[in-house]
Amino acid sequence: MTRARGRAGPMRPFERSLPMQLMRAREIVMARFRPHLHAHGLTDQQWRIVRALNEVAELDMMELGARCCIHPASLSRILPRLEDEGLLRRRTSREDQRRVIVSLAPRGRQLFADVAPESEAIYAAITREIGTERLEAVYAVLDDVIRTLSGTSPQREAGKITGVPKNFAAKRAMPSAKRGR
Amino acid sequence: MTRARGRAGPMRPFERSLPMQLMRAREIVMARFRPHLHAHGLTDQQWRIVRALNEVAELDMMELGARCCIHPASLSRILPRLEDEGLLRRRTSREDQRRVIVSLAPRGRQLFADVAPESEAIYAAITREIGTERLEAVYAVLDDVIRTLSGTSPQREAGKITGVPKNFAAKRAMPSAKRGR
DNA sequence: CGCAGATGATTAACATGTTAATGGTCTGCC
DNA sequence: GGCAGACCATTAACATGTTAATCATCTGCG
Repeated sequence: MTRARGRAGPMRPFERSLPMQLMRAREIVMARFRPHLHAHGLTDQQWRIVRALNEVAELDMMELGARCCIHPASLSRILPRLEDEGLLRRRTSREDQRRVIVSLAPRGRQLFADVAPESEAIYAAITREIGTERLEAVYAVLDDVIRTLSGTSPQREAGKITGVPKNFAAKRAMPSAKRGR
Repeated sequence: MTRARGRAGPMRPFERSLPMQLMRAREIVMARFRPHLHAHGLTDQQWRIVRALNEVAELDMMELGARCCIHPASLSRILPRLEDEGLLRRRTSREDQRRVIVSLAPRGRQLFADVAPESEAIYAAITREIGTERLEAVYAVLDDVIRTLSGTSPQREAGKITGVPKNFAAKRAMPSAKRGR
């Protein structure tokens, strides 16, 4: 490598990129779960949805998207498929006809019951490797980052999940200069 | 919420999922950069590639993929476009005709020069908000996770990047039970 | 030398991420 | 009551993630 390490360069080296490190960490962790999920025909996202729904009776799409970090547009494609497979049910809210309420169907509960144990086992293995204390440190640090960067102003009103779907603030990237495509 | 907090439930609540927290953190951080990148017509990935290439004279695809955390298959689609736009050049390695060597074209260097300053400014703002010390703690913790979970055996030989592309270990998810699609 | 197996890039096929546009529904306000 | 603007879900269009298959090249070994 042609570049020294310290705080010298005009731009910190690529390796010291926070998004990159977060991505690497996530990929390495997910690598432990993916084979298991795929063995059950589930993508990461589908499992997040099943898992989120399993914790409650039902959820509207906005909440589901917020909890799973899945964009509404993506949900609109994923949910119909899962419904066709009999894993979940969708209905329109009576009070607000715009909203779609989603709930896990028996078959979805069963799938969760089938997948969860091994999933927990994998998580337990990861906990063993990293160590409970250090893992707690990881959560603390991540919560910290999330809390600090969530909206310049304090958000987090009652019940609101902080994670925020994809880019609820990034929006409006400007039609902009497309480098002449 | 119908579930208590402690270590009680049959499965830890969704919020305490390491991959989820890593994803949330990453999304929140990226949200700060995306508008800027999009204003220059760049996707996250394209910027990672430009940035990685700017640090060196040239790289073969494998290395580039490893450093940017982009799957070779994705690179095969992204690179031709960037080449068409005159941002980079590709050539076949003389020593090994299988390998493709990529390097930044003048126009790519210029793009980097245009984008980097504001990008660094955004990073500086994030550093201010989180605080230098806490940010160092974040890196330390993430490096720790990455190192610990990188292959059960210690990797990280000379020069090797640890991050590992997408799933270099997750592979072979079994053709498997597709839930009868 | 020559071949079998390993390796690197590409491509295809499908799933999701991302943005913008569309259409139905609701809400506040006149 | 009725309308304008906000809100939610869906869809389209494009970019990327992900896996498997394919093709070319290379390497080790007989």
